[in-house]
Amino acid sequence: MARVLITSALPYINGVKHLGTLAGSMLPADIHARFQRARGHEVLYICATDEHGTPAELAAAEAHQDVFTYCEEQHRSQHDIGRGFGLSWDWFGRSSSPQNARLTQHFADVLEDNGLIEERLDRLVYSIDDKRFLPDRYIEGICPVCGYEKARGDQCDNCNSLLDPVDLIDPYSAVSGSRNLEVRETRHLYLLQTKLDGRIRAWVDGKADWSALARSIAYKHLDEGLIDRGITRDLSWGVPVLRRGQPRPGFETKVFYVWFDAPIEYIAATREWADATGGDWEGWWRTDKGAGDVRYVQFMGKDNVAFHAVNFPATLLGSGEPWTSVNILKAFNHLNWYGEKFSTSRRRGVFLDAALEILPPDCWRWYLTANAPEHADSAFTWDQLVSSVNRDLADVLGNFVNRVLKFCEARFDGAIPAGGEPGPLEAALYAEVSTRLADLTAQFEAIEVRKSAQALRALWAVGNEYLQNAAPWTAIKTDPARAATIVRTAINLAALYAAVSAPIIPFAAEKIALAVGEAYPSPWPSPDGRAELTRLEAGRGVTVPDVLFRKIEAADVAAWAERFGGAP
RNA sequence: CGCGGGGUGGAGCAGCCCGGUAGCUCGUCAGGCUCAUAACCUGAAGGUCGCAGGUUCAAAUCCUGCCCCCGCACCCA
Repeated sequence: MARVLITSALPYINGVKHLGTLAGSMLPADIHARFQRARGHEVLYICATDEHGTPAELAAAEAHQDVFTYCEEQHRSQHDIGRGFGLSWDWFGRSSSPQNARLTQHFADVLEDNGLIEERLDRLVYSIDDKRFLPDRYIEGICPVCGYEKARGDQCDNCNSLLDPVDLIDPYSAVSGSRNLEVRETRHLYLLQTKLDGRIRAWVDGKADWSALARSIAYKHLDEGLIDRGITRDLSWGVPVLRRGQPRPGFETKVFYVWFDAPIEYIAATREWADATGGDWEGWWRTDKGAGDVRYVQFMGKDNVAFHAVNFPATLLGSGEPWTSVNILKAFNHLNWYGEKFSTSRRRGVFLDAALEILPPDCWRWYLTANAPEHADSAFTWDQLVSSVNRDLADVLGNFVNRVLKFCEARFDGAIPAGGEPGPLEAALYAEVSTRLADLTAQFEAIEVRKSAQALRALWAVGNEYLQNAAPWTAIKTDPARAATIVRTAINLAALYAAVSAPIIPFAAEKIALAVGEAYPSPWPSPDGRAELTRLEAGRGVTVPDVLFRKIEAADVAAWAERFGGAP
């Protein structure tokens, strides 16, 4: 038994996430966790909300809440939605936890002890009316290059020039519109990543099994040269800046910047889990305390790769302490909405709360797995969703289970029939299932998301082919023993489907398992098709579950396209 | 010449690293079956693999140049 630590990128606290967040990190992480558990491995699957930073403060203000209450409510909401999709986190933590504050302060301390942190003087824009320093993107004004009127302090959306906020003409606060701005001097801590360049590169060199996407993004940043980064901000909402447990002079009104504390929350969330359950967090994270055999897999969108491949490793390596670092970094491309980006502000696309309102979670899980934005950006379309649900789930899998169990109920009183001996058709089926099972297992093992779905579907199709060739409805009239063999075999197949489908469509898998009297979650099947298809004892009662997957109808799509946009 | 990803039958993808009859799902057409959620099974049509050169007995696959689409560029998370 191996030990597998799994994390998926932390969703920001600011509002309900869209399908892309699920498709590109949370769902594949959950599928991998479920698969590895079924394989009998010890799995710890961790996620959390990323709660600090200016956007959280502003969103709270907009909601007329204090930021603490706002985050608490949003965290609860994201937790419930995640559970609604069946995400099987062992812990869903919060980056605002005391555990994270402690660890973040610890890392800052040891990094400074190692000569990797220094104070520098910055000149930043302060909004007198907003009573806050403004991040570059919250300052707008006329672009000094092209004259565009709504250029942001970091970049002009019109001419794409990279800007410095102090160069904007007639700048104003994007928060309040106030033009009452001034440049103030303020001290901040910088993490000297330039000193860690060689160590990080050597570390990335050792990650030959990362995806091309992840490696190329990591090397891009290394090749361009790392820069020292500010790790503190003039905000109140965040981890207080301490030095050896005491307030740091001059930093009483500052906090650590979110990009510094957010990845540390992976560790801190494990500690939250340990504090709540009595688990051993160091056994997962400290190689000197039992974590030497842990295989750590991270899931994220491509926009997050730099932080996981370069910045977070800089924190861990720079500490000089024996922390677990990532073994497999699985990065995803973006899921678009009919070729455009999902947009929270424009409400373009389906968001996760609404998704659960209109379709069961398994339908989304299957669609997003079969069409995962794995090796390229991919676009959501209603068409593909309908095809995935109606053809794959309803017609191929759902209908197979239904026709087998109904036949058993009608002809064999709902009990797995005894009698008959397997013949050539069964022998061929055993071989076919063995092959397909080996392929499926390999794809799951390799975290090939689309190919896992493809292999699973191929295994489902085998059931219908077998039934068509074996034709129990004919055999029942002339040779009941033969019909008994076929039905027995087919029910074994259904049980097998419950086991192998569970990582992707856990809710349906549970219904199937229950219907054929199997435990759920079932252990992953052996590679031996014959053994797997002769496993269930005759006489066991089976039931016919309700329709596993209701089909999506044209009227549904029309209504959804009306509500969410996109071509029906 | 910023970096990266992609361009394969009507749609979505695999194959490319390790050259050798172009594969899968959907859609279309024809046939079969009738146990089942008008589901299932079988077969067929449909592609000069973005463009132009090159290497080779042989290129979707290797090399060179060009065109098009999409992300990212330390802002935000």
